[in-house]
Amino acid sequence: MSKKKSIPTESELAILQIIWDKDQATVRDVHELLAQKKDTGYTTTLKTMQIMTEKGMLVRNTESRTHIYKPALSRDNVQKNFLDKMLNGLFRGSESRLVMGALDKKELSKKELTEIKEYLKQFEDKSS
Amino acid sequence: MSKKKSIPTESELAILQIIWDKDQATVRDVHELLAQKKDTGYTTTLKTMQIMTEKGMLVRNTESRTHIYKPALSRDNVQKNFLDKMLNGLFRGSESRLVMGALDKKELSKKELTEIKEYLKQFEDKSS
DNA sequence: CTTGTAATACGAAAATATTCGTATTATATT
DNA sequence: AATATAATACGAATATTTTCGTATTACAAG
Repeated sequence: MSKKKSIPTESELAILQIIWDKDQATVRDVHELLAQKKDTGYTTTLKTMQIMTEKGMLVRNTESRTHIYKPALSRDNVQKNFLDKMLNGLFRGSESRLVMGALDKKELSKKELTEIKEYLKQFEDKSS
Repeated sequence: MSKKKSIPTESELAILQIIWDKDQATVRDVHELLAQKKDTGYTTTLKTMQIMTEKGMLVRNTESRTHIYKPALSRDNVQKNFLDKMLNGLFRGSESRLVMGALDKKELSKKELTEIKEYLKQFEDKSS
């Protein structure tokens, strides 16, 4: 069993975001969206996506000339990996500290506040 | 006014952690702790700390032969920068999503649970 | 003072990530 | 069929991070 750690780099993440949003995408799809935010060349995007495929972050269908890429990792999965890294690194297993830091970032909407409180309930029984 | 973004790399972060814990440290201090977790050479640690000093992440007192390094950034500051990056990247401004992800990571102790709930109270008044 | 030890400085190699130019190929258009 | 267009493949140039060897220097012990 190989333990895939799958930690996308900065630009890999940018690409993943786009493909996650669209479910699947061609290089051109990705590039056009990417180019709106960042000045970059088409072949750069292509190459990065090829490398991501080698790394197993993306899968592609090469049947037609224009390849179609899909994510091989769920957004959820990558989010969890990042949190894991943060909690084993910067925040040293202090979930509450990270949570508080995140909450500090901006004023929460009533909706978000309610969501979080609802979510907390499920832990109340579990903790001894 | 220069906007210091201060995003430490992986190994820079490892070093910062150690110095934060000790408040200040020599290269040898850092290296000995670092070497427990990671197989690395003394001059590697030294060089990294020198670069960090150039980047303004550390400050050092060079009066005595053995230089003494201190953090130029608070742990809090760096934590906030990281959260910022995560919220503008992977989690796309969804604080609650990040919070829930963090909570999922493990079973919270009663203590942490209480801390978080206490912390949430301060937002209840604010949200309209 | 001489020698050994431990520190910093310096530079460059190695590893990784990013960018892009050029070649090749498939497809559509005329 | 010939040409233009648009896609992938490939390899190399850049940039950044990480690592470490070697030189130099300060200091302590003898």
